[in-house]
Amino acid sequence: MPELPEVEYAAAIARQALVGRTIVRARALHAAQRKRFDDRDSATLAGERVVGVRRRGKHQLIDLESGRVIHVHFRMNGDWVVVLPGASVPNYARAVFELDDGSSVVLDDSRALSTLSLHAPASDPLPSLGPEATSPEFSAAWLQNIFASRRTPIKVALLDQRIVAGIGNIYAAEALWFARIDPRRPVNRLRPMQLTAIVKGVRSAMAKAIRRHQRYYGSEQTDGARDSQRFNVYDREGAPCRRCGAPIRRITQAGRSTYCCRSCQR
DNA sequence: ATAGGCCTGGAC
DNA sequence: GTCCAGGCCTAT
Repeated sequence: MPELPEVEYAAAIARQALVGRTIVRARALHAAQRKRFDDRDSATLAGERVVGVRRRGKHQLIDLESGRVIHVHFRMNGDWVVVLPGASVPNYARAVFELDDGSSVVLDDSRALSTLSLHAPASDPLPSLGPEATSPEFSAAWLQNIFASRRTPIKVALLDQRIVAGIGNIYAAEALWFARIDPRRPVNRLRPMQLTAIVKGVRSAMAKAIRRHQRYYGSEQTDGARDSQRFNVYDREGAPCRRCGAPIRRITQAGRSTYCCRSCQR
């Protein structure tokens, strides 16, 4: 489940399981992951201790005692599963880190689009990324600066990780619903007050998702009633807008679905 | 700006 | 079967 809130939650799980532990054996299982993380990489990880797990946008960096770094990106479906001794491995295990306490941290990804790669000390495997969507640096002033010379639709801009890091297709749509902004609006035609509303909308969407993860932390139970309220527009085509009752529409932008209310998002 | 590719599963 | 999928890269 891979936008900022989900990756944050996953990274916390990985951090708890990995930090301070020594890797006994690592291996990528699926051809798609083995392309960038081959058996030579895996072999060098035996005996390495993990000293930290960081998240930046939707990326995760696993810091090793040697200074090397494992870079992980979940793409569409990746997630971590911690497998305790004797427990069964998930169906879609694509990579496994076996640890010195007998547990394993497994990259679980049905579509196998996730990537992981090993990097030398002092190298920076991250692409160019904008400020974190949850940080104060992500502000109306920042958006005004970079939007002045562009005319891409605002929804497409929010998905550009060089502009702001961590927003994906769901929360881009949710944020613009909160902000009451039409996702097709060219960014250079947004007024300062609207930029402020967009920043607030992004923060609302992120905060709501993070609260949801906190609520579910440690419990296998899911609250069906709350789950149905999880999104205001995403995947709700035809359903009534929770603000004005008009039907939620689905449109396509940059090859991806955008959900919005054409009545109260202007 | 748009389409296609990477992968596989689920909904219809 | 067909279409769609929470991401991102490359080619046209």
